[in-house]
Amino acid sequence: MKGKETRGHLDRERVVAAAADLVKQHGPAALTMRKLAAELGTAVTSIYWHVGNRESLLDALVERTVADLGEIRPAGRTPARRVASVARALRRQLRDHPHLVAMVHERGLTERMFLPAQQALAHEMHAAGLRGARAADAVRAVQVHVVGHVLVERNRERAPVQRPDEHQLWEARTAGHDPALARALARPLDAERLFTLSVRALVAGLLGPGGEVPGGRGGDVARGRHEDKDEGGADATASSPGN
Amino acid sequence: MKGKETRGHLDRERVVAAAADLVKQHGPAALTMRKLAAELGTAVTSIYWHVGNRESLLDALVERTVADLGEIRPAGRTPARRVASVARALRRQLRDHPHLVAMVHERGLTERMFLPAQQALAHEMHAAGLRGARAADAVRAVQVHVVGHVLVERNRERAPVQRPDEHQLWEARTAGHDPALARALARPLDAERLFTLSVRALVAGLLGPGGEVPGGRGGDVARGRHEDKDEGGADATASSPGN
DNA sequence: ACCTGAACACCGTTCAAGT
DNA sequence: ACCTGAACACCGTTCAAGT
Repeated sequence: MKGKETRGHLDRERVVAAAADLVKQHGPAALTMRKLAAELGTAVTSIYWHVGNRESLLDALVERTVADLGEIRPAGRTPARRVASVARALRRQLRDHPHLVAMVHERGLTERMFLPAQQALAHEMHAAGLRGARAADAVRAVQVHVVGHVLVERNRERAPVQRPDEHQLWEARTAGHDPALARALARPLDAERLFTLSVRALVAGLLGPGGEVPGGRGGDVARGRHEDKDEGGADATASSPGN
Repeated sequence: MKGKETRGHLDRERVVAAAADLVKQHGPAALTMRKLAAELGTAVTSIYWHVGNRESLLDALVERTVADLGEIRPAGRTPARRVASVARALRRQLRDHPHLVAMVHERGLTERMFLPAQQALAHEMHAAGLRGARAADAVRAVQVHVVGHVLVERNRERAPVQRPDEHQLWEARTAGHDPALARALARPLDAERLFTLSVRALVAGLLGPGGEVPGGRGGDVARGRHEDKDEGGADATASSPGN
C-alpha cells in the first residue's frame, strides 16, 4: 500500500512527480522532505541534490501542475456570455485543483496560474468592442474577481462552522427594516449561484449599459457616465478606541 | 530591546497580547510557542495551561484583532457611491492588517472578519431599492469581491518577480490584433485603480442599468434582462493531454 | 491553581564522507 | 556525478513533578 518507488535512478522529474502524488493524496501538509524521501525509498539528503531545497521543489511542483491545466475555450453567442463562460471555466479549473490553488496562493504565484484564461479574456474583450487600456482593465477585473472568488470560496468550505454563527447573528441584529434580507443573509451561501450572478453583474458593468455592442459605436459604449470626480478621501473607517 | 514582560502573573489575556505583538512586529511565521514563551519570560508549557494549544491561541488572536477593527460608515450622495465607499473602507481595513488577513484566511474565518461591513452594505443595498434575497445577493457579491481582491493583491505584492515575467510573455504572444491591449497588459498592475474600477462596474451591474433609483419604480429596476436561461453546461475546459 | 524541565516525535538543512 | 548517515537547530505537545 505504501507505493514506494525503488526502481530506477533518482531524478528531478521523479522527485517532483512523487511530490505531486503526495500532495494529491494527503494534502499539502503531508509534503515533507522526509515523507517524500520515504516515498521514494531514498535518503532525505538525496532529494536536496536534485531539487536544491523545499522552496524550489514547491516552485517546480507548482510550475508542473500549472502547465497541465487545460486550455480555455469561450462559449456563448454574445461577448458578455463568452466572457462569463471563460470566467466559469477558469473557476472550474481552479476548483478542480484545490491543493494546487492553495499552494500557488501561498507562494504568491497566482498571476502565473492563469495566463491562458487571460488571453481568452483579452480576445473576448476585444470582440466586445473594448480597446487598449480599457480592455486590459476589463480583463484584469474579471481575472482578479474569479481568483478572489475561488479563494474566498475555498476558505469558506474549509471553515467547519462559523464561530458566532452568522445565522444567529443575523437573526439577532436589527438588519434594518427588511426581515427578508436578514433571513436571506442568514441562509447558507450558494457559492456557485453567487459566482455566476456576480460575474454577470461585473461583466455588464464593464461592458457598459448597452453591453451587447450590436455593431455601431464601438468601444465608446463602455465609457460610463462622467460622474467620477471627487470620490476619494471620504472613506470613513472609524477606529473605535473603546470597544 | 527584547521587551520581555516578566512582571505580573501570566494571563490568557497577556499571552494573546504578546502573540499579537509578535505577529505585528515579525510576521505570522515568528509566532512560535517557544518564541512566545521567551517573550513572556515563562516556560513554554505555561502557555499551554492558559490557551490550550497553538490552534486556539490563533483563534483567540484572530478574534481579538477582528474585534477592534473600526466601524464602517458609508459616504457619498448616491447609493452606488455609498456602496463603493463601503467597499473601499473595507479594503483599507483589510490592507491595514495584512498579517491578520493572511492568518484569518489560513484559518478559514474570512466570513467572521467583516460582519460590520456586511451590515453597512445591507443598509445601502436596501437604500438603493434592492429587497430581500436580491439585496442579500448584492451584499455578498460585493463582500466576496472585496475580500477576494485584497487576497489577490496581497498575493501579488508578496511575489517578488513573476517567473516567466508577464511582461515579456505578453510582448511575445500574439495578443490578437490589439497591440495597445497587449502593451497595457504588459504594464505593471495598479491595484488601487483596478479595485475602484471593478467595484464601480460590479455595483453598477448589481443595481441594474438605471443604477441611481431616483425614487419611482423601486426594486424592479435591478431585475435585469430576462435573457439568462440555458447558459450552463458549455463551459469547455479542454484538458490537453499532450502538453 | 499555576508553573516547571525533561522528553517525544517531528521538521528543514548542512556537511563530511562515501562510491 | 550521485547518494549516504550523522548532526544541528528548530518545531508543537505531553507528562510527571513541583509549589
